Amino acid sequence: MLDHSFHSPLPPTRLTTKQQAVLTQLERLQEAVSAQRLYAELRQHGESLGLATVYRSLDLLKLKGLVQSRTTTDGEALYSPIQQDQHYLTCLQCGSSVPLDFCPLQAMENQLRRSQAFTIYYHTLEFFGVCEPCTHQAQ
Amino acid sequence: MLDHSFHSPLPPTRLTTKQQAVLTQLERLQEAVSAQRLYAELRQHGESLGLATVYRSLDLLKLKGLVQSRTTTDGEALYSPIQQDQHYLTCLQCGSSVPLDFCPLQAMENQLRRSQAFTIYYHTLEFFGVCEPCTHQAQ
DNA sequence: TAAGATAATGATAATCATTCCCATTTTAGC
DNA sequence: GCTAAAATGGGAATGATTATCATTATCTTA
Ligand SMILES: [Mn+2]
Ligand SMILES: [Mn+2]
Ligand SMILES: [Zn+2]
Ligand SMILES: [Zn+2]
Repeated sequence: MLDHSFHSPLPPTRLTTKQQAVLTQLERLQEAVSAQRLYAELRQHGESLGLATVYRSLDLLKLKGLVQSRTTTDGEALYSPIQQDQHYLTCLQCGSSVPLDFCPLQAMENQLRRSQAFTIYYHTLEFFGVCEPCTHQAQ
Repeated sequence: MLDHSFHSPLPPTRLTTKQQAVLTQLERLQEAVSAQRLYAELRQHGESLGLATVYRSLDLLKLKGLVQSRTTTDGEALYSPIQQDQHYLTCLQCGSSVPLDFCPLQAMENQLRRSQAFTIYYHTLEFFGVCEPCTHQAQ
């Protein structure tokens, strides 16, 4: 994984309690989760905070280079700690996502990083098509 | 560009007039556009069809391997003919997207195609970070 | 070609993730 | 402690997308 700390556009102010709670819960979970689910989990863990704060915290954490997100086919954003360099094969028919066990961009990102006047935090990469089961079923 | 015709999961039935109109309008435009905008354009061009049909046609065209989509940071899907192998650098602060002039995956997709029991139609690849202007402005 | 079956369409309502608003609370600088 | 700025919560508003269902076009087959 790459070090993102050097190009953070926001001053390295300390996270608030709520913001830290959001980040910690996100790190606790293994998979990428929606803001809604994160909110539910936090409440269950006794944390007292509003849904708007979860969204605000996630946005801020993204700008700090600590969190990344991708969007599912039904328009829901899934968040994860930026360490996870994880990609998927997503079926256009049933919507299921199969995780890839490698990132085809590992080497290339650095090259791109140097060639553009743009500070890169993370990338999303996703392959779309039809999964094995969907290929065999009619319609 | 790759040939996708051989693995279409839907029978190669002829497109309806409306479906063809959606595809044609999409090919006419140079950039990726939202379903809403496509609907507006079609109406302006005298085409008579409903918004729901635009969404339905786009879904079907994706399953036929003729259309692809990516999702913007504010949750809107942008559609384009599948020929366009185009990627972006997207700013987390201002949301602007700078197009890349190459695809870092050209060679790799074929390899992946062979290694997985999954029929790949297209991929999305996007780099997120902060653009030059946003880096220099406070907050 | 006509009748019935099937698929497509349009208008509108419903969904639902996300954002907006604003009053209240917390934090930071002094 | 005092004051200004930032953060927060809850509920309303937004807006893209989807669901519903009655109507219309297309296909099948006698
Ligand atoms: Mn990667
Ligand atoms: Mn590409
Ligand atoms: Zn599938
Ligand atoms: Zn920017």
